[in-house]
Amino acid sequence: MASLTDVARHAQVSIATVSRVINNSDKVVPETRDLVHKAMAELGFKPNRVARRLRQKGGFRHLLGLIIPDIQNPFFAEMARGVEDVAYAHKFAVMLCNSDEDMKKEEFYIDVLQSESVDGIILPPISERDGVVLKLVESGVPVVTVDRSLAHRSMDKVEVDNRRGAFEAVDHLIKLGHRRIGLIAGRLNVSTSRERRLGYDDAMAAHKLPVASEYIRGGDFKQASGRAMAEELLDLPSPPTALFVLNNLMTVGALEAIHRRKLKIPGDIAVIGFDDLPWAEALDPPLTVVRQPAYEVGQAATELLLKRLEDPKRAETHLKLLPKLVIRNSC
Amino acid sequence: MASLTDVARHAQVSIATVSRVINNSDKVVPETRDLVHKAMAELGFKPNRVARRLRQKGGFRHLLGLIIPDIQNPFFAEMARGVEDVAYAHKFAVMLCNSDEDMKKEEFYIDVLQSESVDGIILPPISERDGVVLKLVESGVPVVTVDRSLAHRSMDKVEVDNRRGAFEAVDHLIKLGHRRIGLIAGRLNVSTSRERRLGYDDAMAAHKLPVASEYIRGGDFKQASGRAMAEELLDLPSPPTALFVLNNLMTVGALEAIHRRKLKIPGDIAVIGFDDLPWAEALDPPLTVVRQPAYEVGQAATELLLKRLEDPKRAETHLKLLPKLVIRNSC
DNA sequence: AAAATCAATGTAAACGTTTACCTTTTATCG
DNA sequence: CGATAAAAGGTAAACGTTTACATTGATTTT
Repeated sequence: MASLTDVARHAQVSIATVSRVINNSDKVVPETRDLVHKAMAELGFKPNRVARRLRQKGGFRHLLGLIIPDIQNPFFAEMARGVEDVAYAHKFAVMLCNSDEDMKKEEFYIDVLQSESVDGIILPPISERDGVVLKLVESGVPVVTVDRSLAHRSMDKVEVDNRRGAFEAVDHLIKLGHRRIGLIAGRLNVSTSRERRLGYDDAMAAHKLPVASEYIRGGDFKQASGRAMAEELLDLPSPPTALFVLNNLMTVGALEAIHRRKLKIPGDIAVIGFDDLPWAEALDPPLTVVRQPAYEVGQAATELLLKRLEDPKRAETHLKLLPKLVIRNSC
Repeated sequence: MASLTDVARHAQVSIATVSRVINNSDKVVPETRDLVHKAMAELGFKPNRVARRLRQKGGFRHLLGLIIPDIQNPFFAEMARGVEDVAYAHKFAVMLCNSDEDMKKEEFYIDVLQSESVDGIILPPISERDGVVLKLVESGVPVVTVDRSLAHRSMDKVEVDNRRGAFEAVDHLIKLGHRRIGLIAGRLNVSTSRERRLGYDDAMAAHKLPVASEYIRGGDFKQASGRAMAEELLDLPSPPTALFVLNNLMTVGALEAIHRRKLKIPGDIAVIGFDDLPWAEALDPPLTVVRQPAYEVGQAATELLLKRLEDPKRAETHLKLLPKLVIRNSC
């Protein structure tokens, strides 16, 4: 692969001039510029990003890091697309890593990204007091948290109004006449889970209904746990008439449990899921969900990160995007 | 961030020694090794991957490139996990890029990956005679194609036996008594589409049934086209009694069209989709599909690539994995 | 017309590693 | 005991860029 030096030799100029042409600095006369361009074309020259990143101190490295729990989760996949599209539009590349909610993996990837000297990192912390992420932030690398946030730390972040989203879902169920509403929650050390739980409580309180703890189960965000929790709830002597499931994968699990028992939705049991699914419309019946603007979260986070790179001193921005109750036919 | 030089100074040895410790070369006596380790720990030293990649000619750069059409497609998401898991197990990082089936984007990302000097690249070519990929292969970068393949080019590749998969699906439908079987295909310039189409023909021929071209539609793999094609087929004067849809996203589209018309599955119309979906079981009725071993494809491709890196001269390997007809209740 | 300024380009150092080669020390052998 | 080999560590060049600084020649100023 042709290097700067080759191009310089071929065009009979110095490497500095070639470099200036590449970075289209103004200080080069049109004729030389054309000469260099011709030489680059003839040799098929592509600037080496590695060497460039190594040398360049100021300026952009044109590389972003994105660490998510699992790319197979449609919510994160959609978010990742938001990130990638904005990055691509600015000619940034993205290194995407899956942490599997595993701190060891998260740490490995944070190390990698740092030593790849990415311009900045976007991630949802594994927990509210995720030490690895905290250390990362302290080290000065620009970080934007998405979806979840870090406790006691002011920084750029993009969240969704989880409490409000959950409130609307449960409020909707109550207005439809449901009183026994099962809640399948996620891990409680992540901020989103707790906020959604609060939204549930809010709605119950608003309608002066008691919160019965036997209707509340804690899962781990995975499909299998959604199914298991749903089964526990349906086995109750006086089972809930509606289920509110706090993420997409667990919703799929709950649906499996319901179909297994040949229960009719919404006749026998109503269901609302948190997170929209690309196939929610294709389900029978189409599923009512709290839709999070995942794509927009990714977009906004990337824009925030890019702005921070341009101006490291700018004030920290907290964005809270609104989820939307998408009413279909499962309630 | 502490550098090799800092560590060397701190441990009172030369940078060469530190480098040797890092790469645990044998030529360093235990005491010095410990000294260096201590210094590294004290300074929190992390080797800089960028500098390392720049310098190192032989040996591994520990970075792989993966270009897929769309991470939101569950098939590719699953494949990506296969790639990532194997890469992670070997301490390789993966740069993931979405091409959106757009040659311009594909080219941009290939440039990026090359100039990041990745060890190798895994990708499904956008078409059988994808010039950009062809040029990449010619340039000597190790490439493994997955899912789709390149015409007239012998190279490491991992495919799925599409023809066989399609055959089994259609054969199943025919044995169930269906005669008018609608086919919703993808772009015909990709190998998988054409092979699946051949499988359809095979099955019809095996049962001595004529292939009626009005039952065959070509889409573009996207959800919207699946829906549109399904609508066209259902509008036919003598509509098909079964639909075979050649990828997951189009299947979701077709399902939407069917529900829109309030048709019953499988009573009014039977459906088989190519590609399994994480939620296929949660559909009502659960969807019968041809399951592609996507995760295994990703795994195998990565292993192949890693082997190629270890031995650039080894014979090219063509892997053809078997899909599986997963019979649920939609036929 | 000499001096000062400016625009265009060149020179060389730096970024953080790896590695070929050289030096020093220590062990081995006849 | 001197010669030799092996082991451990050091020196410096290289990887492909960017960039501070130096150089050159032309133009303007006095």
